[in-house]
Amino acid sequence: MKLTTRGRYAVMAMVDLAEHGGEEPVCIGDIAERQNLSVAYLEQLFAALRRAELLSARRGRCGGYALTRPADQISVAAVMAALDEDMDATRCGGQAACTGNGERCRTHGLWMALSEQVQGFLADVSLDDVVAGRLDVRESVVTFAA
Amino acid sequence: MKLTTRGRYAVMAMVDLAEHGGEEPVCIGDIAERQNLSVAYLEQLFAALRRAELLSARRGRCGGYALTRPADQISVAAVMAALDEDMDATRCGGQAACTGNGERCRTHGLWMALSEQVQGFLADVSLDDVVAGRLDVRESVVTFAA
DNA sequence: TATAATCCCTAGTAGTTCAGTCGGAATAAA
DNA sequence: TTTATTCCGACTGAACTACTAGGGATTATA
Repeated sequence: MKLTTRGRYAVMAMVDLAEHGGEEPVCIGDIAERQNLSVAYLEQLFAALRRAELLSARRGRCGGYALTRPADQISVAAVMAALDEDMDATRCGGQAACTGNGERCRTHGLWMALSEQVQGFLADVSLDDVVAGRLDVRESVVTFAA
Repeated sequence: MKLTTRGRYAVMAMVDLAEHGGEEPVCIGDIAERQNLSVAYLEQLFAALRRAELLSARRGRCGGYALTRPADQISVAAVMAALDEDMDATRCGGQAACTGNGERCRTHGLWMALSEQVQGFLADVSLDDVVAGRLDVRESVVTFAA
């Protein structure tokens, strides 16, 4: 179970933008330099973020990117989703029969629950939270059905 | 962010063993057939589980595998860990400076928190829980530092 | 003792994905 | 017109995944 650089870099860049961006758009080169990332690679990620309407771009000289919403209204989950970096833990994608004989496998519920856990966590964290470092304390409660 | 079949299959097989195993060891062929998996592939996964001392094996005819502990004392997290399927979300592995200039990147805390979230969740679920299907209700609470 | 059923180990491999690079076109400010 | 930028598609080496193949080693049973 692992995170790819796509998701990681995208969040890094979006957080950078939340921190350094303002009225004027910020060009990709600045972000790449600050975050120590490849410009060309970041471009690809930004294309996806723009398609998801998390970023707006201005072309030409003095162009750049800006967040389409305030940083406290963009969740990390939204960024990840824009890159197809969602957590699909199940083999069947959530619906179909895993075993091939029409039944759900025993572990189906487990993976679904895990996906939701991750999704829920990331949905609760905004870019602004990351900028402000509001993630030191965290508690998770798992309850079981009776 | 995705789960590989290694982890998924291993948990499936361990759950199968928790369900169908008893005093006598269960041979890999039976498990593979029930779970619709390749015998040779499962063998590899079981080797790792045995190294992690989650499984004991009896060789020779009438041999097979058995859990080393009761199913309610083996967590899903332990199974995943045995396959090196742990969630490492950070680039640096948790310690070093991410940015290359001696500082921690802004997102460091986020990924660490995510890892812990996943780890904590899986550590709280035992094989027995999965067998019994005790995963229908689940709640996650995220709290932020002040 | 022979045999069959099992675990055990190593090596290989086709296909996919990752993490980029490269080259150039479109756009807009100076 | 020059220059700084976004935009776009194609390509690529390296790694990884999900297996398969082939052969031991071990042990109950006939």
